[in-house]
Amino acid sequence: MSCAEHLSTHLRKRGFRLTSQRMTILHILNQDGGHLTPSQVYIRARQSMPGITEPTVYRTLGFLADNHLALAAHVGSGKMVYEIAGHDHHHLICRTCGKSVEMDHAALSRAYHQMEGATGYKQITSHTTFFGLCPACQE
Amino acid sequence: MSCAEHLSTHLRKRGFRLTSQRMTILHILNQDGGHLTPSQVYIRARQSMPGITEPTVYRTLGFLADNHLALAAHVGSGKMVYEIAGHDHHHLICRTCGKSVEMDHAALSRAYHQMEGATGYKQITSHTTFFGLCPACQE
DNA sequence: ATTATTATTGCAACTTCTTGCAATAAGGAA
DNA sequence: TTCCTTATTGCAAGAAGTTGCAATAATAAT
Repeated sequence: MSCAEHLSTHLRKRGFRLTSQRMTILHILNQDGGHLTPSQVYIRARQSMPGITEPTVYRTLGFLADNHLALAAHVGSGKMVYEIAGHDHHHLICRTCGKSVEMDHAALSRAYHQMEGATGYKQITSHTTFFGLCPACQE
Repeated sequence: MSCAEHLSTHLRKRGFRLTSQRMTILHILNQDGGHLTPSQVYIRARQSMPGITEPTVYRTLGFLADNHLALAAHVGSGKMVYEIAGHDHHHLICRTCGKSVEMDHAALSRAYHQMEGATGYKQITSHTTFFGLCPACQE
């Protein structure tokens, strides 16, 4: 199923609309695969869509995140970053050098279930960012 | 040990200085106990120290967090919040209604140790914010 | 196709947060 | 105490992100 079909099927059903801005931004996240800040997305989006504005980029990224098509995270730079939704994972970032590693959600699923049991909350979001000291910075 | 003594002992040793701005802001966090945004801190700080500026509040909060005298967190409002450092805990916030609960770090320490073992990272920071659906919003 | 509905966009103004740099003041030495 | 060093502050400008509202355009209905 292509991006467009995926958006079409899932969003129209809920009264949302499939706009070219949303397609463009989702495509950008898809192409890149990694973390992008809103302004990075804005710069790339302008290339294929010169009239797009920054507020639209911010709102669209928020929209995609709300609808689980993108993941939002704070990675310690002070800026929000977004990436395409795909495999469930978390980030562990070194608070000294900034080096980051991914952890598969499966490795933490037990802890998440435990949290759900203890609190009554459900569907605790994966893609959490943790901060620690990487092996190199532990000197 | 009082606030001032604690700052004195730990900060001066590292070449940092004990300024009235830092005292004032730490005192505000201490008084409140809960989460405060930088602008809330700024408003309160001006009452006892009219000349203080916003950049100083932002920098001081960052400084206190770096030195483990305060905890910083993103709680989903888009704004950063700070609270006095004390007991190790995490926040679990409902992504629908915003209601939040605290979880003691002890309850998750096994998961944290597991992460440290799997990744080689150490001292993974407590005070992580998780998002889920609270019992009332699961309808 | 055409029209009606309303979600979404663009614009402009605004709030939040950051950064460079000169002035200030905390802490150590004389 | 007085002077020296330099961490920290205040100022001003700028970057990042948000919000209200009228105009636009994606769907659904005709």
